[in-house]
Amino acid sequence: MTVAIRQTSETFTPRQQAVLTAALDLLVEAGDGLTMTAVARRASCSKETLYKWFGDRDGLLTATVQWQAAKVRVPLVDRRSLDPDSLRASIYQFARDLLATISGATSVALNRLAISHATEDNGLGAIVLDNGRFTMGKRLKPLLEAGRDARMLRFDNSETAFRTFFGLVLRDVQVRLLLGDKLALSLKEIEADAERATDQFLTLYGVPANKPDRAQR
Amino acid sequence: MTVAIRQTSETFTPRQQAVLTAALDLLVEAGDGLTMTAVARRASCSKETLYKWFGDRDGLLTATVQWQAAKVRVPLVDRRSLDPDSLRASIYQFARDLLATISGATSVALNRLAISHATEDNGLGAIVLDNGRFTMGKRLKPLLEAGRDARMLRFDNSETAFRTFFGLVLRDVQVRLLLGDKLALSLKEIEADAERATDQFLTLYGVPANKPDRAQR
DNA sequence: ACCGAACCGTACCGTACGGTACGCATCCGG
DNA sequence: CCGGATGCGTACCGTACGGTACGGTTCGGT
Repeated sequence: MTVAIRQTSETFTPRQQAVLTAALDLLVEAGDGLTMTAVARRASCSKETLYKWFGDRDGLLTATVQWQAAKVRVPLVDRRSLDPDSLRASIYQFARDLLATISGATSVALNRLAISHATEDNGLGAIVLDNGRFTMGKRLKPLLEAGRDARMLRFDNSETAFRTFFGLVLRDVQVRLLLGDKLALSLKEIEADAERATDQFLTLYGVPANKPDRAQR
Repeated sequence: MTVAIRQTSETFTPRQQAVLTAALDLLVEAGDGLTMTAVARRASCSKETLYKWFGDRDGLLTATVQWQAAKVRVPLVDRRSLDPDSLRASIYQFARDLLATISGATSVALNRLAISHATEDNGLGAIVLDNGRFTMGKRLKPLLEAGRDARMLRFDNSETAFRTFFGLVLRDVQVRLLLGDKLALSLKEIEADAERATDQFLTLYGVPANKPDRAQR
């Protein structure tokens, strides 16, 4: 009965990572069917080991979520060489990656899990929020602010601007997927959506450049 | 998205509605604590009655969701007298009601429930989607199309336009609430958000009127 | 060669909860 | 006044699953 819940950037042994991978796979395949016995069998380990390593079921879930969250690659943007085209390209790329990530099976499964276990308090929801939504915001904001400094974007509050960006990119996609709607976005559709969202965002927040017509419907 | 939903607009006796109310209250207070025994106790009825009326647990949940969904008042808009101001007012009102509904405790609890029980297939997610997201779309589209016919809006596809509207209004609010983020939108904030979303939507889809400057940040 | 740690597999326990059975009270038509 | 129906309360059953215990095996260190 060790009470050792360490939160920050936990480092897992390869074997432990294999277990977490098994848990994650199981979670994606059958969300609610994630039972300790199932994980143990899938990972070819004993339940006792699971409890030894992760404390209890919640610890295992937390570790799984944290571990996966750490793997999410949020696009870093370098803010040198910032001209209107590169700004647009960076925003577009960010939108594309964001949409691809969120619409992925792993993200959906993870968010379902966190939402299921969200009766106020609770760490899972907070972890997912921190590593998903809020990390995204932290990553994009510097770009937005660089764009503002360069007089290519106009907004008062980068947080607000990001939230609008978030809405323009994801729209109803995330909640529909969470609710079981089969959407199956192809890469083409994702790219088209990202393009549209980028255009719309620049229409709302961009400073009209020399070439005036960027109006987008 | 459809697949006919059985028992449309089922009619419940007052006693049954009382039971459903109890179930809903219980769901809002303690989402995962919704047990048949708890519902029976809260509603002062016997479990046997629950099973007799609703078949099984899933039937009770389905009935609860359907019943609540039927109560959602989606703003109807009358499309006579459509001038730019009334169009804006109608859109604004719709945005306000949408945001208020979605950010309400009942909606959050219901969506959590449906998402929890969403391993593909499953009726709950479909019911919530149909009565939430899709009904909203069906209600707003006529207004949008009326606006287009009156040359005050411009878009190719009303579905796409609505999805953007949806994103602009809700942004990250719904998913944050679902994940347990305490957001507690005040009426003031809701109205301000609805205003902002309306402005942004009209910036993107509105036909520039005589007074040209509607730019909004 | 030996020892202990780590860990696998499996059997086991306790509990929570979905679902069922039954006894009793109330109400209503004849 | 009576018999059936409806429904409340409670006790009960079966199962699934979280958590624990234990014997057997592998392996690294000495």
